[in-house]
Amino acid sequence: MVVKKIKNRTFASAKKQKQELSIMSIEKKITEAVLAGVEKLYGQTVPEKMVQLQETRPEFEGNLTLVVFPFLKISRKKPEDTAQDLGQYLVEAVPEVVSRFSVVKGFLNLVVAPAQWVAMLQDICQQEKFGFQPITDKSPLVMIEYSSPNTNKPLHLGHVRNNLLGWALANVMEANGNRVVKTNIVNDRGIHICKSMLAWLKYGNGETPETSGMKGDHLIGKYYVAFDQHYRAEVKQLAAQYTAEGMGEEEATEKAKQEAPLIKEAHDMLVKWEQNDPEVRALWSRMNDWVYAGFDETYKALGVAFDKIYYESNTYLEGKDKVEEGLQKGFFYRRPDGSVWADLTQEGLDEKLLLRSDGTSVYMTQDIGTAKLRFQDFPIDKMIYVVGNEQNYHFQVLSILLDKLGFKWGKDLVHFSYGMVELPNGKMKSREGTVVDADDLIAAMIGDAREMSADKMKKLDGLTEEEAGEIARIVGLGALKYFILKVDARKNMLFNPEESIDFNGNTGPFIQYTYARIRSILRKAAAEGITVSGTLPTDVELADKEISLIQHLNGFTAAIRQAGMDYNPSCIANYCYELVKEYNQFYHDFSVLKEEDEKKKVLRLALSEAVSKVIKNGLGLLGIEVPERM
RNA sequence: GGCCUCGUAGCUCAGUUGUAUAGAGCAUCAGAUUCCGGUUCUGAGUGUCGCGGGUUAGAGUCCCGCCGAGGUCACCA
Repeated sequence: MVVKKIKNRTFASAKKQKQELSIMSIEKKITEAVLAGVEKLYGQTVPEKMVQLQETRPEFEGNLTLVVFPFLKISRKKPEDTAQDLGQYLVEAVPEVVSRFSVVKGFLNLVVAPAQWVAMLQDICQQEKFGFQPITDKSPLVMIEYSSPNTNKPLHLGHVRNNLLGWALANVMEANGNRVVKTNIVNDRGIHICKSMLAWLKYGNGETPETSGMKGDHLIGKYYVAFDQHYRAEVKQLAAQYTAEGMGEEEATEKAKQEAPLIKEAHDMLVKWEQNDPEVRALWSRMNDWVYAGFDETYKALGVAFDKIYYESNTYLEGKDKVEEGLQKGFFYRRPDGSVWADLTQEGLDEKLLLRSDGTSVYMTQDIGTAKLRFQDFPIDKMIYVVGNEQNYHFQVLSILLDKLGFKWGKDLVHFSYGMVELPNGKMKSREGTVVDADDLIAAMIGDAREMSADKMKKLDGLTEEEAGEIARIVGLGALKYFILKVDARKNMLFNPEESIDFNGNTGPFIQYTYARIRSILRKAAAEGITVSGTLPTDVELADKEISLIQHLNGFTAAIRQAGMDYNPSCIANYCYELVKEYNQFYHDFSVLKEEDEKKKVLRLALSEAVSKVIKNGLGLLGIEVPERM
């Protein structure tokens, strides 16, 4: 049941609110009438939940369908007769809403009066942000953490999914009337950074992004790989030595992994880092800055941004205080070796380490510290972590710990858990060189878009090289983003690098194309001096296709709400696709500019404009731009 | 082994809080439009919705069991 919220609509004038009330919602009016009808016909009041209205299937006449099965126990009649009773009642009680009805088995199909649809369209046209809930100072404050990269390698396809989902989810939450703070926690400390640093010192010969011409993040990634190669060679050699001395193979490898000089050096470096050794710290800052410059480029290309960035090098110490506090209060306990643990067996989970025996932090400690800082900085009502589903357990534990430590949003924190991106032969593995690099992927998509539309672009008069490039960027990224966002976030998804992403069918460019085509029509209409401002004519006969288009437009509100409730941006993608398909059918069957009846023409222009607006806003929620021409 | 997630057409995926004959795209074939714009539209065919029970007037959807895939259960992050 869809009920439009009209309270607190700050941007609507009083007059507009009244207008909205009058067309409030066709479904709402029918629901009320049905409730009254049931009471009058069968002498019983029923809960509103029982009134189940759905869109009528295209093969039947009508716009809305009432499911009558729930009323049978009250009416004590056959489904057909009950539907007949109710239909008759509705036509007599609210003729301005329901003009006709028909009965198919237990389904009452209702034909809504055309004037209702025109009023609805008018309403949609008047609201710049139709379907969006307003935001006020009192709106809940939602913080969304996403991206969260390590600073030892460039971003890959998995990060792309994370970033796109995080950005889209933030937009969806905003559209649902929340104040949103987008945040990023950068994992800038730890053994993995030291590995890159060490390898650069040993094999780098002072190479920099400037001297190498590489993006900073890629340069660091190169040395991370170099470390790994040298380290594995050492392990292999050392293990062979141990086995020659009579040790078992497995044991030898394990020992070699611990004893290899490189890993020992890396550990030494980490200790120095923790001790604030000036040299190590200086190198660390320098190399991290290279990485950040690289990340910024990728983020910019993806069109994502953050309001506040946290660094684990700042937060990991904060967590220790919180753990000590929990220890004082008896939530945690210390083992004889000095390590600190949380006993979660009451909650059906295991015991969890919070501080090592040497007093240093682990992952969980850092997340607690980050939470502390965040709560100091913002009065958060809800916290959403966009992190892959491999960390489900971690967040289950984190939620319990934060709750125990007194974070009011800890218990209800949302782990927006998304699935992995798989390749045709399984997961991405850096060791096998199957990692799909984010920058490469973006460049390839834009290149494809440019190639695919090269000959078509020529048809667009007066398009400069720069404009053509901008269109290719929008379309290429649109294809990539839509491809990823249209699938349910929590499912694993498949990406085949061999096959380029489609530009036809259920794709971003298909939707963008429809938008561009509508804009073209509107430009031509404007050139002819036709505008759609003012009141729409109500005495026009609407075709079925036009009605179902208006009905689809109206569904945008519900799609946004659904996406927000389920934390599921793919709702929006699917909605946009359905809307566009509906419009294309309309476009195929009816002409806008060549329509001779002026009233119909104006109405169709208004309809087209409304569709273009909803496409733009809908794709906008997904972070997808639309071109005026393509 | 414990816990979590997923299983829908050849492939990639939809399927709102249960409801009519389970849908799109890609690919294949046939047609329409050639115009407001050439990424458009229409039609054709494939389904044990993993399997088996249960609840219900009604189950792809909810419950239980099994099978299969993935994840996780580190003094890694």
